[in-house]
Amino acid sequence: MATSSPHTSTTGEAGQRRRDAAGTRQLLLDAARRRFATDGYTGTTVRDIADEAGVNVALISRYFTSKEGLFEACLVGAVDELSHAVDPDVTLDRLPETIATQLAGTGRGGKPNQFLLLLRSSGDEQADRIRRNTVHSFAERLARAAGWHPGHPDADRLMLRAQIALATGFGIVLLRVSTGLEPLSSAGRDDLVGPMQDLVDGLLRERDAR
Amino acid sequence: MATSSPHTSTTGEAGQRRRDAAGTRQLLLDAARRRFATDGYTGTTVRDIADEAGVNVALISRYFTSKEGLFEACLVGAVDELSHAVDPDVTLDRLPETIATQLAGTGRGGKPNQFLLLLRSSGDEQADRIRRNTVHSFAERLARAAGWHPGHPDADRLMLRAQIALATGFGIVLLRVSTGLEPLSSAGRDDLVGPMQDLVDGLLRERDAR
DNA sequence: GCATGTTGTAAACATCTGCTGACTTGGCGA
DNA sequence: TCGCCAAGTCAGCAGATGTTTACAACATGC
Repeated sequence: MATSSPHTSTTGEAGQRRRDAAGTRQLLLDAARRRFATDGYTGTTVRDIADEAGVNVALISRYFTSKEGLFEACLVGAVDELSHAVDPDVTLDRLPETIATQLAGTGRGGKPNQFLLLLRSSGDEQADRIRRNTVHSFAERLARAAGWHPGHPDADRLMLRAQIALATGFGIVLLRVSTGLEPLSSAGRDDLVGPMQDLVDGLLRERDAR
Repeated sequence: MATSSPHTSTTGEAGQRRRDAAGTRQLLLDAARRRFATDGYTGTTVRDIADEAGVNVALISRYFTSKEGLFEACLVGAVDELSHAVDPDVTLDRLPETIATQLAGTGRGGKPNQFLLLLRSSGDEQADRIRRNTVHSFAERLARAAGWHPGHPDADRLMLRAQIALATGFGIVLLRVSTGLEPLSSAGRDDLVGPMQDLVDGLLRERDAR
């Protein structure tokens, strides 16, 4: 969120400039990220996005070349935000609360839905590469917290488990937005920390390897 | 595509009747389930489905009224199959292998992708209700295995954990088809059983509650 | 053989969708 | 004040998409 709460601009509001390229560009980005995350790429039309942003459709092509260009811009924006939101060198001890914190706020239209963008494919090759790389990078962070490193004797086993833990995160976000499953959908950070603690302990905590 | 499989009926094959309503209906159902699961509802066109089934587009409307009708038919079919595939009264001990078995075979186009149908929304109210109910039912099976029952003192806590376990399953399937993340995507039943064992133990095994 | 209902085909329809090009409007410096 | 250019609007095109309609091919009962 760049400014205070830049959404809902239909026409000239109080401190809003009426013609602001960077501003409307951001409006489009915000609306698109919400839409793409909830409805997927093909489920979202450029007119939907423009309407939600309160902006003319043609400006999408002007600022982002195409719908795919806009999607890719959304993706890199979300990736950037998410990357900064989670410590690349998390420890196993702090992992549960980190995951819980990221997942919370996903009641209906929270920011963490941006995680969903990583699961939404546009069919575009370049965007898909970004998606894949990002997911891979997150899995590696989890694995590293569990003691994984490139030459680890049990590297594959650890990485698999880290990816399963990551899958849990994605699954939770997805269930929350796709079905309104309770009590999962209403669970807040504090409700999630406990289960996540036990999940991390069971899945990633090192014991005598099997 | 589908060379080995029994589909691809274009004209009179060996034991294939040339005009078989029930047969082409099934061809459409199979093709649609594959497509809807992998590409989502809006990402799939009726012409895609018809082509993959080797059948004329108009027959979709004839046999299923509409695209949404076809989607709903796919959903009830998948729900029926999946419901029969997993024991409603699983024990906690057998849960890990059950989950692993269901998840395996999801390399690229396996049957378990049908799980994905439960996460694909068509926007149709009735279809969404089916999805929600089915997911809820599966969560309840997991919860029951963990000792949950309607009047349990810690009912919510247990149900939340069961739903998180279910989310893990969905997340794994999704990561496998959406990103080709390795080693998760190539992991077979035997690779998954171990992690699932530890996950179930950590997440659902009863201890002194908290 | 012929009439009849079923199965499959082809074309067209109305609408939606992404995108473009010509145009208008607003802000700003000279 | 005026001219200029960026920012925004509008209408429309070309193709895709879900659906319908009219028609042909086939199988079956008489």
